[in-house]
Amino acid sequence: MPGQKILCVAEKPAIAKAVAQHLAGGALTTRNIQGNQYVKNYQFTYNFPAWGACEVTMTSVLGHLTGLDFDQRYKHWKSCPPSQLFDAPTVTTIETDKQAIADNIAQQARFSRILFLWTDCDREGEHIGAEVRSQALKGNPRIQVKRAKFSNTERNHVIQAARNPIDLDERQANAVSARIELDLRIGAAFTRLQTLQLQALSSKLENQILSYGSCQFPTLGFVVDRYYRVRNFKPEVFWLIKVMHKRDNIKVNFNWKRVHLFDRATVTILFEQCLDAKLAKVTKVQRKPTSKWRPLPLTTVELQMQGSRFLRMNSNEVMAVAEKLYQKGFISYPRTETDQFSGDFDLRGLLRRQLTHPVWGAYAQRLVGGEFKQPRSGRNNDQAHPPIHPVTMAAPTVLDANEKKVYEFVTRRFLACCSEDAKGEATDIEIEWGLETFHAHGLVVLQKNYLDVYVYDKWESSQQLPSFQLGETFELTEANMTDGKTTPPSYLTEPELIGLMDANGIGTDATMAEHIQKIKDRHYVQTRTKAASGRNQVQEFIPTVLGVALIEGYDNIDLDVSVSKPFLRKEMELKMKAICEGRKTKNEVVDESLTQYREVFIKTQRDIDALKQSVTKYVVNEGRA
DNA sequence: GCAAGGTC
Repeated sequence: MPGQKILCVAEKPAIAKAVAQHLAGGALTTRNIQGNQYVKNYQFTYNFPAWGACEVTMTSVLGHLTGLDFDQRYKHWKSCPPSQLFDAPTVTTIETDKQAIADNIAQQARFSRILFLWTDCDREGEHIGAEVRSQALKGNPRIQVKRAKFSNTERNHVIQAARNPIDLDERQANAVSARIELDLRIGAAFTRLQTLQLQALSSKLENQILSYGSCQFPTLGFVVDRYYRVRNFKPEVFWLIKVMHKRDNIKVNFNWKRVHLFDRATVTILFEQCLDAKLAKVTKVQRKPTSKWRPLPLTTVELQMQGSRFLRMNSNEVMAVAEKLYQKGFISYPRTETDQFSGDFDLRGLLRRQLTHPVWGAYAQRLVGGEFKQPRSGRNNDQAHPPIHPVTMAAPTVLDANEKKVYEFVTRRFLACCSEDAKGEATDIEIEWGLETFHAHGLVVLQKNYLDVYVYDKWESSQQLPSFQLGETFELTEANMTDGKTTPPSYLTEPELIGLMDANGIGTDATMAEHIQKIKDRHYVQTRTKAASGRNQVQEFIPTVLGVALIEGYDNIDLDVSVSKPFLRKEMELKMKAICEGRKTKNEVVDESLTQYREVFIKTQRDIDALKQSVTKYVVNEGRA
């Protein structure tokens, strides 16, 4: 008979269920808990090598259990000068809607000897693990705590993790609590300062919260930055040499190796030298196989970028729909940074589930029938989730219009990952005319392979090039010197914005779309549909007069680092890393960062007139940006 | 009434 009791806690119900099913091997009891419809307790017995036969309760939380806020005395906006929020006492409380879950943990812990944590193996997961631990300790101060190391919920992997418990990583948990404290203090202090000072300027701002956040401001900064580049753009005239040769009734345009130059006299001289030479000579003829690589396994950032580019939805909508598809069990967990499938992942099994799909079933059949290729591996692995993939086949009739689009994208992407690269033949011809070099490039697509299913990528054969012999000379059919103008950049599109956020570490895969939504809700930016390019309908971002005013106002304050640029956030990221690697403590990081931001805050307060002037200029007088 | 991060 099993002797000891063990309490297992996952970060979310889906993980608890999957792990319980694998460990229980069929014999498990499911119980609802009081007060929460999502969290369940699974009970079964399991023989852990470390602890012997145990009576197991497997349950979960729903992400973070607690939240940090200011002490009651500082909660009202006018209770203190905003600067005091850098030092004001804070309290960690169970979030109101999580009380039932917390009670369940404490209660289950009472009779358990061991708490075995199954939170995600990432920084936030480590912190959530620590939150669960302190809750369990309330129920049983003597409970022993371990955690499982796992990166997916495949059966063998889960069993391995159950056999090899490790310790919670305190450093990672501390790094997260540093982030939580800094975001709260800095965000609240600047938000109250801005809102209280600027609202008074105009009745138009009466009900506007003018928030500041370490992610939302850099996000706004990217939009404003591009806006300035569009607005300040001055077209420049350039000159170039264009040559064409007609052979076998095919007009071949050769491109100048220098592309174009901004000095007319120089181009004139070079062109005259060419004309003197009369004949052009073929200096390179190369035909070689080429390929277009199949895409990498799908991450969240990529889903948001490609979704906002191809699906006529914005990233926030794409994520909301992906979440729904996940909850219905059609696709895997939609928040992942991993772009590699582990070696033991049952890809063929997943492909077989698509065989009966009316649209791409036949393509899946091709893969299962022998064309299957192991997906490429990207560089990222969050050690918590596999790439996004379809889990079961969803017939088009059971999905609404947006669900259909997102499910189709996820599935086509998955099929493409398991396909062969597209194959083609590239031809490069280089000629010399006088002292100048020109080249022509041709492509023949030979096998479309993954392109047959991944309709979002375009790779098409160019015009067939006639044959040229190395060393032959010939007279060009046409040669001109011509001019052109540089074209302005366009406003930032949603996929570009997400790309910038990702590259600069602004937000996480799960929150990027929220930050974008936030700066829209705050009326800092507006979006409009970019003039249609093909069948796509991508959104472009234009800052409002308020958004420009805020960024300009801060730029006019003499700060060492700009609050609208990603540096400060990047620095925070590096400091968190330092905590994880044991080079700094949580307190050191919090103190350092608060000192730094306090200084920015004091200067902002001192030069608040610069901010007020800017906002007045743009918003109150309705001056056009 | 503030942040950003989990997840439903």
